[in-house]
Amino acid sequence: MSRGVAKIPVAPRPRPAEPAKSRGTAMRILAAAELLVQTRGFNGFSYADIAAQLQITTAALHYHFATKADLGEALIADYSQNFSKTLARLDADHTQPADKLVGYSDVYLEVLRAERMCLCGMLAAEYQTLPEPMQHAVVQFFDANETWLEQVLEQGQREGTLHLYGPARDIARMIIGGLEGAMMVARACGDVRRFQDAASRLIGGLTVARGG
Amino acid sequence: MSRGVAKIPVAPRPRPAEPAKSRGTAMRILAAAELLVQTRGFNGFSYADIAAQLQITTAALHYHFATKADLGEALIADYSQNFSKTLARLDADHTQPADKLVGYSDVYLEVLRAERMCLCGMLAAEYQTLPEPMQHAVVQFFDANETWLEQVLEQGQREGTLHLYGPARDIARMIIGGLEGAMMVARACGDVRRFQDAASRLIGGLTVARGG
DNA sequence: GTCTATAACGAGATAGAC
DNA sequence: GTCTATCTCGTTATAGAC
Repeated sequence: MSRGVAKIPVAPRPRPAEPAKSRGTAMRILAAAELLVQTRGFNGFSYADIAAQLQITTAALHYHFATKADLGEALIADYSQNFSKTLARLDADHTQPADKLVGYSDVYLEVLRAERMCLCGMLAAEYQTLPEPMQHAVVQFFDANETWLEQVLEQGQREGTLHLYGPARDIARMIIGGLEGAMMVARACGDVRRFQDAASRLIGGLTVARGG
Repeated sequence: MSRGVAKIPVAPRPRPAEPAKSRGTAMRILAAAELLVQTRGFNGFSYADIAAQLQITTAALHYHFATKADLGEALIADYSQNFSKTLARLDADHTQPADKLVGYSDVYLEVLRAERMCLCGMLAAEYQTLPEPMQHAVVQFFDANETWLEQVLEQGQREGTLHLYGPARDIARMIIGGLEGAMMVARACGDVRRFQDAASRLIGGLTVARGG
């Protein structure tokens, strides 16, 4: 980073500093739509909902995302990217696989506490009604999660800090499905504990020393 | 029950034998709608879809189920009733709690193999967009499942055939969420094994003698 | 109990002005 | 980039004939 001198206007760039308004609007749209999908599902909201919240017209929305399918693709891309960053941060913050797993589970817990579902969990339920590019991106999300979990689990097995009572891949699949499903049920029942109980069994059953 | 004599026509009843056609149509509507919810979700189909499949008009649908919300309520009632019967049959068919659990998991597996999701699992995802009576009925479904599982798990613990590494209620919650979520992910990934792997870890981890 | 016809509305999307 | 205006279509629902 440059030093603490006052910002000096740089020479005109090929791509001028992106018109703050435009790029900002696209991001605001994404944020609003993300919330809507995470709470109501992709089939549970319309451009009008976003427009109302952002105080713009639906025509403006179509300027940024020509079709709802395009918006959907952008949403998954954004969400997946953020999730990847989160996984990387978990790797950086924790050395113990058991801690990584708890951190992973806590990510879901925080989403639930924010009264949201996992974006891709919602889309998985609506899978058959989604345009093909969105379907594909949803599967990629789950694959990435499975791969990450598998590596964490195998690390714990190698180091003897996790007791895997089956193949790492199977347990990874159990954890993903378990957290996704428990979130859905917990929200419906209006009871966050329902998620926490399931999650602690899912993860705690793997730790060597304690019962979770 | 009366003995094996040929049925004798009883005196005219207040409610005459329900007009076969009518009742038959209502049932066909329920069956068609059930499939649609289990594959596309409650927000993923319209009366026109059912009408086309049953070769009747949407007006006829409204005769049997005045509003879509009414249809939705009837769907959950029907589904929950069938599920209860299934649980009762599992109790009747198996004495070993471990076998009941495998049977329970197999129910979900068969639904998935039929290329469907759990009706209430789908509705849980769409929860926030559902009319209140449907929301209430969905929660009841999960409560009933949790109660049944809890009893099975406690039975196994008493008899020493199941090893519960935590409170029965927590494990029941893990199993329900786990099966529901794994189903969703497995369908999206087009890979039934994904469900089977998760389910076998979910259930197999509890059996005392074998690893599942 | 099912039909035709239609009301009433909301959805996604586009054209063209500013 | 955002607007107004508009189009087209799908959706739930009703009225009234048969």
